[in-house]
Formats: sequence, structure tokens, C-alpha cells
Amino acid sequence: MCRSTKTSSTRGPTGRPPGTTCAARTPRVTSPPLTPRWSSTPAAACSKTAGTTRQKRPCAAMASRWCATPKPPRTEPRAEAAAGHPPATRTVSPFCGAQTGAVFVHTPSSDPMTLRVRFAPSPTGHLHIGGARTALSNYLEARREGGAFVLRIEDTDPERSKKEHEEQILRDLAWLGLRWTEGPDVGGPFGPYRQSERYDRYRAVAMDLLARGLAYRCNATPEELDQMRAEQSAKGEDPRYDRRNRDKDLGPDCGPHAIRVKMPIEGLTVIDDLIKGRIEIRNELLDDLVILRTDGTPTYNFVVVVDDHDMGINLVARGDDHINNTPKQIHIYHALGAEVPRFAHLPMILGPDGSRLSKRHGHTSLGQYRDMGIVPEAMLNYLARLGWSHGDQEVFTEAELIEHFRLSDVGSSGARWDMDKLEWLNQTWIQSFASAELVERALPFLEAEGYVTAGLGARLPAIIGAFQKRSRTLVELAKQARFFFIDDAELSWDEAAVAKHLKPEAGALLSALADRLEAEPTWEEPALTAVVDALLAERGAKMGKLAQPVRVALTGQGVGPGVYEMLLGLGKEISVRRLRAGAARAT
RNA sequence: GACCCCAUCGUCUAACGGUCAGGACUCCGGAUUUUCAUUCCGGCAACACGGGUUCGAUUCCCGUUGGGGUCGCCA
Repeated sequence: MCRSTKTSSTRGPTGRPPGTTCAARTPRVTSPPLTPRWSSTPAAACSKTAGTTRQKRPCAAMASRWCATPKPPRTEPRAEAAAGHPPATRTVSPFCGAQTGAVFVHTPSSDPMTLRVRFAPSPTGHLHIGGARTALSNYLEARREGGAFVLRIEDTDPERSKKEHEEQILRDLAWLGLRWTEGPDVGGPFGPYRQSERYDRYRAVAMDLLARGLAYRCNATPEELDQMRAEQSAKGEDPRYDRRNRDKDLGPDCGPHAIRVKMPIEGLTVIDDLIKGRIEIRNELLDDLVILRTDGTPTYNFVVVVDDHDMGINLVARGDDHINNTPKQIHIYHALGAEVPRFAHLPMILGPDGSRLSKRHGHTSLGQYRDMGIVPEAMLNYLARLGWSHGDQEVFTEAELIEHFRLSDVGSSGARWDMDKLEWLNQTWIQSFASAELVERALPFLEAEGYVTAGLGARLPAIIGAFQKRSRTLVELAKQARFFFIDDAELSWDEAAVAKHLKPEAGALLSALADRLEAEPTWEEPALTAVVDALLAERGAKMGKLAQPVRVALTGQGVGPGVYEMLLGLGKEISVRRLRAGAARAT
């Protein structure tokens, strides 16, 4: 029997169940949900059709929305980007073909489609760096193609979803520099963008599936199912739903029940993944998954498909831990009569030991890296380079990433998190900042150390500049700058350095230097250099003779910034005072 | 266990049948220097294994091993 015959008879003229307001939700880009995207009649759909290759091209009209953002110059849409996309997904025997063994290939819309991608975090915690990577990949793809980047909140878990998490995730994404064209905060034509606000829609779709015989009621209790799985395991079988209620056609009066969707029982589902290539899964392995729980709330695999369809998402890029969900989702698309998007499954980010990155490996949330003084440019750069490369280039600006990054060029193997490389990139980026830029970035970290940064005038950029080439992170910068901000009495003294460099003859030099500097009206590098050079010339000494004693006197330590950097950062008063104190110590 | 994914220096990666297997991080030397850092030069270091296919495999195929992921009325 060809199931879609029944489908067509139950769908009705509008293809929409009563009470569904989906048309209002999908003003454009997609046809109304529940209307088959595949062309012609159900009978035609059941017949064998040839594979088709979807063509996609950048939409110039959509590019303007990105141009509204001030940042980097947009690169030209690339003509070659349009070519060569593989067929989205090919399914062998979904509902209609399953029973006949026919090969079914859905026919994509012929409309030139604007790329629409999404990032759908669940607000149950902070933004994980894996999530950040996924978000970035989607974002770059959208930017290059002039498409839409949709942010959707997957808050169907009322227990764990928290508003403050959602807000924090949005802030973290913004910190990274990602900007979305549609989302819960900015709105958009496909809202609402929080799943908790779309429950009516999910229920309506589920009821429609039920009415069309593509889903069914299952009154097995979770306890019964647990027992079933336990028995299966005991017998050495794979634990899975035994389809016990699939063909019973249970009515609404069957007691507390969930709604399950019917998966095909035989055949093959094929995913043509942008990153992984061809993936085949035997349909017999697919469980009839619950789409509506007993309490009426929808489940993840269901809402994802409904939303992605409603929102016109045509490329889904996510972690490869979702690969096993994909065939089930594809069949839900088919049940909805919806076009299946292309998929790109990004490999996982692994911990340094090769296992899945977790808290025990250290920091896993984006916010923690921000707090440790990683700049967003470096994080963006590092995240993009994980699993992807462009020639021998290591440092990329956002604009360069938008131009060169492609999901299809991402490697298919997992990548380990390498803090050393991240810090190296961070240092490289810190070195690239203009003075005022670095000051602005470093200020919060200085304040976090408890330093008073107000009223420093030109000393502040001098202090921060002194560490621009000496810091791998902004926290490191702030900690190194400590001697600039504390009272003389608080200086910590490296006794070995003191013993080595603050000897009597050095004391005389320091004392003389202090006198001359005190008399110097111009506290700028050329003037200071002149003072030091003159002193050195008179004494017939080299800089090497003076630098270390000065450094120890000024900082208490044997290592630190250059002499003039210290002098400029400290200012005249403190410099002279510390030099005198150092001279006194040296006698 | 079943299913799915993956496999080049320690790490991130390049190579798209013929290369002295390239670059970057880390590490180790050296140069510059005012200590440290920066910068510049140099060095160590890899095709997991076994079968095919081929005149020729790191590249293609199969298997083994190893690693990762998924097996919920979580997302």
C-alpha cells in the first residue's frame, strides 16, 4: 500500500488542520507547512524519480541586510559558491516508497533560495565553545552568501531552561562578534524565536500527522518501556521501541498516551553531508520516536524539524553528535511534506587527551575565555581554524573568514583543544591593536585587579603599551602591570635580583639618575633618553650597567619592561622616589 | 554490545597517484637586545597496521586496530 494515498485523502484542500495558523507564520521563502514541497501528485511522488541536484546562488538582495552592520567590508558574492552543491538528501523508501521498495527522491523547489541558517542553543547553561564554533560556522556561511542567520532558543526543557542563561548566551555571541538577522531579541518574519512560545504550532502539526496516519498514539508507560529495554538488553538485543502500538490505531480515549511518529521499516536513508559526505542508515534501525509527550509537550527532534521548516532553514550546520538524529528528522520532514535542508555535521571539539571536551579538561565556556583575557578576534580566529585551513594562513580577520571559510572545506575528523595555540593567536592579536584600542580592552582587567586607573592621563597608555609585546592574555597583562599601580611599600622584592643588581656602585648611579630626572622638565622618551645617555657618557658606563639596577629599583624584580617604558608609565614623581629608595637599598 | 563518524609531526593542518611529505603552535638551539618579551634564523618531530587496485600509493577500495559519538516521553 502506498501510504501517501491515504495522506492525500486526509490532508484536505488546504493541507492544514483546523486551528493551524501556519500561513501567518511563514510569509515567504517557504511554502506553508504541511504542504508538500515535492511536486505533482502523491502518485507521482510514489513513482521512481531521478536524482536532482539543487542549485543555489547567493541572493544579492539579501546582502543588504548585512551591509547595515558597520564592520568589515563585505566581500563580493562568489559565483563559484553557487555551483557544486551536492543533492541535499536522498531517501530511499520513506513513507510511500518504503512498502514498495521504490527509490524516492524528493524534488526541491526550483525557486532561487536565499541561504537561511540558524543557531539554536538551549538556554540550560553557558555558551559552550563547541556551540560557539557551530554558531560561527553558520554565521560565516550566511555572511558569505548574503543569507539569513537565525537565532532560535530551544527552551523546551522547562526545568533546565533559564532566562538568565538565554541572556548570557546572547551576550556571549555578541561578544564574539556574531550578529544575527533574526532572533528572540530582534524579531523577524518567522517568529516567535523561542520554542516555548510555539507550543500550539507543534501540537497542531502533531495532530495533523496523527490525522494523516503518519503518527499514532502510544499508551505504553515509561516504566513499561524501561522494563522492555531491560529485557531486551538481558537477552542481548539492542534496546529499542518495539512498535507495540504502531498499528493498533489507538483513539484519544486510550488513557495517558504519547504521540509517536511512524518511521519507515525498511530501506535506506542517505544523507549527503557537506562535511562528512555520504552517510547511509538502514531504516529498520530507526525508532518510532515520541513527538508529543504524555503531558502534551513536544520533543526535541520534532520541534527542530517543525521550526527549521517553518523558518525556511535550508542548511543545517551542527555538531556531528546529531548525525544519528538526522535520518529521523529527515523522515519527519517527509511526513510534513517539507523540503529537507542540506546538512553539515561539524566534528566535535575534543579535549587535549582526545576525549570529548568537558569541564575536567578545564574551561569549556566562552565566557571563561573572555574572563581570562582572550580577545574575541583571537577566539574567532582559533575557532575557525579548528578543522579548517586556508593555505598557510594562520591569522584571519573576520572579513577574511567571511571571504574564505566554507563549511564544505571543514575537515571531518575531531580536533583537540590547544590552549597554547589559542594563546599564541591571542598574543598575536594583542600585538596588532592600536594603543587606544588596547587600553580600552585592558581597562576592565586592570580594574578587576583592583587598580585605580582614573586620572592617569598619558601614563595609562604607556603602562599598557609596556606589556603589549609581553602578554599572551589580558589577565597576564594586568597582573604584570601590578608594580605600576601599587604603593611603593607594597612592592614585592626579588631578593636575588636585589643582591645582584643593587650594589653600592649601582646605588650611586641610581642616585645621580634620580637627581637628573627630577630636574628634567619634559617627561617624554627623547628627553629621558638624553638624560640617561648623558649620565652614561659622563660615567663611561654602558646601558647594561644601569638598566638592571633601575629595573629592580622601580619594580622590585629583575624582569620587566624597558627602562623608558617603566619611567614613562610610572611618571616622574614615582620614578624618582623609587630610584632614590633603590639607591638607599644599594648602600 | 549495536549503529554512525573519524585516522599525516605531541597539537592544528597542507598534499587532491609520482613532493627531500609543506606551514603553524609547542619544545630545543642561535642572532639582535637593557632583563623579560618581541623580532629574525635554525633544529627535533608524522603518512596507525594489513591486504588489495595501479607502472607507482599518504592519497583509491576492503579489513584490522585505535579514538570519538549515539542508542530517553534530554536537548
